[in-house]
Amino acid sequence: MDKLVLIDGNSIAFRAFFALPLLQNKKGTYTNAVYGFTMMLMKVLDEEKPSHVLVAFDAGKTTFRHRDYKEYKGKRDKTPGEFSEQIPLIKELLDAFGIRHFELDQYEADDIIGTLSRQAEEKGFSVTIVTGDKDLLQLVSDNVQLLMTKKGVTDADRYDLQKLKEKYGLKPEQIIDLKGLMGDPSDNIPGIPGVGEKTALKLLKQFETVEGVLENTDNLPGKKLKERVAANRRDAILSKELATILCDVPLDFGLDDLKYEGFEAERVAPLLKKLEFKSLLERIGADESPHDTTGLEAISVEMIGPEETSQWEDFLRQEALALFVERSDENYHRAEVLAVTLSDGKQRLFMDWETAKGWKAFRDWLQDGKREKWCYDVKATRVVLERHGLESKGYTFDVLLASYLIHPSESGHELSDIMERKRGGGLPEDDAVYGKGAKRRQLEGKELAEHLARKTEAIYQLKPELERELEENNLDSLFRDLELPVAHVLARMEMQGVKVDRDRLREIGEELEERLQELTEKIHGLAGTEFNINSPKQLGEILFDKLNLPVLKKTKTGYSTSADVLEKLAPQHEIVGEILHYRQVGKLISTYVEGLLKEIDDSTGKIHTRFHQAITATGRLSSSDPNLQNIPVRLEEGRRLRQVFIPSEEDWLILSADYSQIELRVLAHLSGDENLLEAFRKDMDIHTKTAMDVFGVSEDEVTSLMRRQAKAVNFGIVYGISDYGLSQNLNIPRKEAGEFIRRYFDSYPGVKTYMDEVVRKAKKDGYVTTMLHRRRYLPEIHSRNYNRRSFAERTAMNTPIQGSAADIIKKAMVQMEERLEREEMRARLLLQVHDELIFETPKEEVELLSKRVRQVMEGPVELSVPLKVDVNTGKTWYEAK
DNA sequence: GTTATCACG
DNA sequence: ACGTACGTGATAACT
Repeated sequence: MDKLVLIDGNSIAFRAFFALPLLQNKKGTYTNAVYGFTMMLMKVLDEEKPSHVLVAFDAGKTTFRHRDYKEYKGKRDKTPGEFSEQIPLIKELLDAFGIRHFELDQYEADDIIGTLSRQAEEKGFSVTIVTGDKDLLQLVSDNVQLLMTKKGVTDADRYDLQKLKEKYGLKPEQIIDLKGLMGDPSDNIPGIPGVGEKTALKLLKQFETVEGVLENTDNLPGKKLKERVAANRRDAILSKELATILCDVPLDFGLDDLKYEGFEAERVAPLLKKLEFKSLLERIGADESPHDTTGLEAISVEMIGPEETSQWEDFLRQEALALFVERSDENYHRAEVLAVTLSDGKQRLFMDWETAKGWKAFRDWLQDGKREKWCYDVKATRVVLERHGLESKGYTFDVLLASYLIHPSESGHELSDIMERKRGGGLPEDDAVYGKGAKRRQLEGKELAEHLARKTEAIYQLKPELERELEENNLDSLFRDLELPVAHVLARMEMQGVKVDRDRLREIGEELEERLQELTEKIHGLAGTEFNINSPKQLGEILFDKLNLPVLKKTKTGYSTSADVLEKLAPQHEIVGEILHYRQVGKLISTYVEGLLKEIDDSTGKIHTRFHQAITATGRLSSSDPNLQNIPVRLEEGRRLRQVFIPSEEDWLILSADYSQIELRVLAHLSGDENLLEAFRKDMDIHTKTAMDVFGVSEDEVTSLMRRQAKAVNFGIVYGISDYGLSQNLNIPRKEAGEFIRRYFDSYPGVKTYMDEVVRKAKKDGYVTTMLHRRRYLPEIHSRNYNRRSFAERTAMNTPIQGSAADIIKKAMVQMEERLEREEMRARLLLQVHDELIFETPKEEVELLSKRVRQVMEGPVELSVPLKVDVNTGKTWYEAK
């Protein structure tokens, strides 16, 4: 017979939370509720042997019961954060167990359980409900039993019709009447004052129902009781209604969806390991991690040379292979290829580079788009192969990108990190194998082959697991249709590189050196002594000890000499302004002149940055070696550095296309705020418009100060506003900043509603999402620490905005490359700087390119406001402004 | 290796 | 009362 187990998730978790001491794992995550819940879950699975299982959770704050009775659950203490933050973990664990969990807006877990237990009964199931809540006893019947937790966590009483009769002398439906009479202080349900369990049971024995009691008010024993019942008739009825569990909730799934066929230890184990539940790991027979290292530790690998390749051509005819290309340098633009390894999950093939490159069948395989390649870091793999003469395509999976989408906030996405997370280990870190720093050595022969075989095997084994997680988290389209294509676009951009005018760069460097020299002398003169201006410590001593300037801010280690402090001190002493200027010039020389010169490729005169696609928590790219996303622009002195970025061919131009206010437009779309929508539909100057609204003036009354302040408010909104942050930015009192914010939200009420909603959803789900489903988890949204919690709340507000903008420009990049190719244009995409794309193009194509870029960038998603793109061209990046 | 500072969106 | 604006990377100084 089919057996359905329905678990009251919140109730069991809550019971566990209070029954167990507040456990924490090494990372500081609270785990006691998860632990207790899992114990209970495993016991129930073990003993009930269900064919179907569902865990129901309470949804958000309000339910339909609040409509009828505002005070419902009104007197409850706030749920402790230590508890709430464990709920997402429990859900994650249920996913690993392959058990469905569900919650429904406006309803409680009870109602979901009630509905399903009735449905199951009709279909001839036997049903067991697991809860700590007496209310659910009303659902007991011939085929429905209830396990009610007792003192401990896993201790439970089993209630069937007979037990209910024995214990209370009641029929199930009378549980509702019981509560109608006695009420429930924990839910703030009134009942009849002075009537407790004893009296209520006595009355029900005699009169059956609340209605029965009310009809017979005159016959009740005791004068006090009569009076009380008479005075609280309405409360009794209301209380009964509130206690009634709904059994006809609309559900968009059926019993068939709740099938449970047992769990797989290897899916559950990594999570238990992360939670540090050693006894539970043992219990599922996986205390030695599951697929575990044994598969990778004692690995076999075929090392082949040019003579053996012919025997392995069949190996290459398989549908999919894991491919790993080891290189000599993290920076693949200047790395040599050391070796290539392949795996089909059964055998590993190792070749040195000469063998791989000389093997025709392998080269054909690389170029065959129909032969699937699973890899780690498709961009690095493709670029390093291509730089050494081998084209490759057919990459259908990238373990790095998948891991990033699933865990966007994790800092480590090395293969060993991913194995650690997914399998609890199994692959040693590169640093441990090769050594690091001075100790680094190159492995050879079998040692190298086995290490690379392990990596390749790890890719092969991780692929299906990560693929499943992508699907489960609704990330598969983002992965396949966006991130994977973006990786190829970036590969081409990086290989193309940007031409640099080395002479002009040196020239600018010399000018700056001269200026720095003058500034140094002037500062030393004003200080009356020579010192290292670059040392915050020495500088602090001069400013605050010698010159006795006031100390406005301190760092952990001493005086703060940051720019915002110095700006405030500038009026007090001539030296301060000079120091600020010195810092500026010094930065330009060391980071930009010297830094960029070091990165120019000697033979081509180009710079090949690397774009990182798996770093930021929001979905943006980052750039390094060198970072070309932070070339100076705000101050003219630095901006001139953009003169050194030039087209790589004679008579070509640089074209820059940037989104106008993309983040605020995204906000307008996401929030649906009428005022903001209208502003963009009319294409108004958004900061002026904000100034008009916040300061209550007409357009021609907006002063430049007002516009500047309004601009800061807009930034603040995007970042997740706080009065403190805005006050720092504008250098005004916090109260004043708070007043700006209040007036902003008065003018844009839709934005306020949206921000509140995002934070509420983040608290409920544990994560926020962008327009293309990118996720970011925010565990600290439940922190009791004000700072951590506030940070998480601001992040919840900022990430959908910043992240959706990142989604949009990535989509535009992919479409733009397709367009350039399809129309056989010669123009090339070179750089992306978050809201701007930079191309080089033949002069003759400028008109066409401008048109296409606009078309494509304005079109990747349909927003409720237009996307606007500004295009500029020039002989250098500087001129394309 | 960490801290302070500052360049960008 | 609390006390940070969101997201990055590079450099120099110092531990």
